[in-house]
Amino acid sequence: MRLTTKGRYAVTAMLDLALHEGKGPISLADISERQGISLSYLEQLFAKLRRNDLVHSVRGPGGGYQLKRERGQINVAEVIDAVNESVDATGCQKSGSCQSGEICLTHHLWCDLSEQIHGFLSSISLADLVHRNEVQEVAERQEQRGRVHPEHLIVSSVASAS
Amino acid sequence: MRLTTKGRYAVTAMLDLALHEGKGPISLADISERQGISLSYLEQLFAKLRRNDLVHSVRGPGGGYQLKRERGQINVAEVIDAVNESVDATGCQKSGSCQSGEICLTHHLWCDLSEQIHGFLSSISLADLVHRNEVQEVAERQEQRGRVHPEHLIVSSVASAS
DNA sequence: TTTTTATCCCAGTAAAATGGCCGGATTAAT
DNA sequence: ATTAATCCGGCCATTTTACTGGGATAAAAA
Repeated sequence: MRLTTKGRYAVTAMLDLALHEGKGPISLADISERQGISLSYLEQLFAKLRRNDLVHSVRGPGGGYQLKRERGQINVAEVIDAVNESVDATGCQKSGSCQSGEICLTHHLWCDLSEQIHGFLSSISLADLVHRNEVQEVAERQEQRGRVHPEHLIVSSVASAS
Repeated sequence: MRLTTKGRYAVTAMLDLALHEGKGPISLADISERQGISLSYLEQLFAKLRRNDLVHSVRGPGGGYQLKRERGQINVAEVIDAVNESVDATGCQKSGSCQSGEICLTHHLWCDLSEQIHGFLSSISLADLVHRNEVQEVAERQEQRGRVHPEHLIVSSVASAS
């Protein structure tokens, strides 16, 4: 089992989509800027999210991504599963052939742990996260930064002037 | 957060020690054979386990390792922590500086998850595992294999004859 | 006292995963 | 036609994983 930046990025990006639901498609460039995730890495993640029917894409100008289901119907576990190949803690994918074909000493422990983690993460939907106070606060901070400091525009005009 | 073979091996090896408690020091060679883990890899893991005061070593012939505390006083979480640098699911070690010094959108989610996992794993002691039926069954199988098939002895005598 | 059995310790390493860059193709709105 | 976006493939540096090997040290047994 691994829960690294990959899964964390995926959930963060999906939550960003959930926060901006109803505003039409959201581009990866927007998510990249707000969440500080590289654009090309986002592309890879969203390829997997799309294959797993979690998002739906619109190409061309004004395009981007939208949640395929409403945000109450998407839970954190399936987002991580989509990019990570599952939150399984066993080494044998629960097959029980951990030690040269037979079951290892700690097999059941890892099965229990997997169930525990999956139970926890699948009980939390994107809608649940959206309604959290801390998430709302961080989201507002990110919105303001986007409006008040369009630095990249200034920088690019300066750059073209020099 | 990562739970890979490393942490699984460490817990399996510690459980092996717990199962053979009271029989004097257990050598890593024995554990290696019973649990199918490479000897030199076990050495590395036990160096960390020793540094974290989980085992105590006896050098020389007849030597090996023993649990430093009784098996009811050692839980799974600290074993994994000892070899793995913690079961923390956040990317910022809970410091809250996930996104260029500030808190990221999903910070609290990963904190909650970490707490969930740690709570679960720290509630399970080696003694709890020893008393499980499935563990007892696997342990018996491993004992029998050791007694009935000393293949390595036969093979080495054949090898020296050829 | 020599040999053997074990822990110690350090260095290296192949393979995989991570996190990302780049170039170009395709689609569609302006 | 241009532009803005998704798509798609390959490439790449770095880190981690899981393991090998060599040798030093300690202590029991010969």
